[in-house]
Amino acid sequence: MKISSRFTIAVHILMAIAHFDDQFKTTSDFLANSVGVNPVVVRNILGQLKTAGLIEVSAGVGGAKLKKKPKQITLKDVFYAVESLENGELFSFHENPNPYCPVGSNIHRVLDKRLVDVQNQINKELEKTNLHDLIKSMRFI
Amino acid sequence: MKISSRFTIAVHILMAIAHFDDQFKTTSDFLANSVGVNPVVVRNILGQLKTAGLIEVSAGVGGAKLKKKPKQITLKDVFYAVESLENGELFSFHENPNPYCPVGSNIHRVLDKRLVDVQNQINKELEKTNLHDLIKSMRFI
DNA sequence: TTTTGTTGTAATAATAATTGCTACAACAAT
DNA sequence: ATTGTTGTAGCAATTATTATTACAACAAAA
Repeated sequence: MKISSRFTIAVHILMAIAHFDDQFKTTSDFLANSVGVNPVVVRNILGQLKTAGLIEVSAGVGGAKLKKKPKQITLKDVFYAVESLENGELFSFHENPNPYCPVGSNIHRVLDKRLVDVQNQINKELEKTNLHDLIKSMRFI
Repeated sequence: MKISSRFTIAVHILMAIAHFDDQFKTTSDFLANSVGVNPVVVRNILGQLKTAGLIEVSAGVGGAKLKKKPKQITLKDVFYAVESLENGELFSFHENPNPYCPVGSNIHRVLDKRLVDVQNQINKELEKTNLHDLIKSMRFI
């Protein structure tokens, strides 16, 4: 199944905060208007980004600010902030392989390692890009 | 969201066909018993693997056989056979970024490339492992 | 030709995740 | 006190997952 758009929305939100923070108060309404989704969706994602320590949100007064420099925030940080994976594992595994079958008794040991390798590779690739890179490659016409 | 267990089930099925094919008729019931899921789930996945050209299934008579050598079937082949991704894209993208916002008008161009890079890296890693490798690392006690 | 075992597929159901939305209490500044 | 905002609960529509029953279509063997 596809990876939810919460990820790209979260990246968009962080870019918008980084870009507009000094000019505007980046409220959930303001961000929702930029992203094109409901303000409540933005507030929920802001909550996840806050939990992950990437931003701070001013309750009552409004607005969000980065808690780290754009260079210190990678796509990996964003991905795991919003993608709620139990145990952090990206792949689901069928739970009842037959232990009395030679394949069933081996499948977990044999396959788990490969899945971990794949996920490590994903992490490595996601870490290559940070918020600073993304903002730098924006074009203004 | 997590990647569905159809993937690991499909790998299990292919390993079981490769391992048992010369001894037993690998019917959906037989395979379902090894995997630990309902035979209909197996039949549906067999259908996807057949569509992808990885196996052939004998309607009526029963049983499945590999259409390629285990060395020619990689985890990437299996992944894309069973994971139904529209356009083959793993990441969802929010659909209505505001074109009148500097971030909204840039987000797609800036982020798409990175997501493609990540998916290419996943593909590369999945291609490293083939069915032959997996069967070779099975242990019989 | 009938029987048998199997595939392919439709249909249903339970569960869970996604996304959009309304509503409102809690909060902080003016 | 008023105002604007966050945080969160709750609801709804949609979609995917997984398990299951049921049965027509099929092919081989009796």
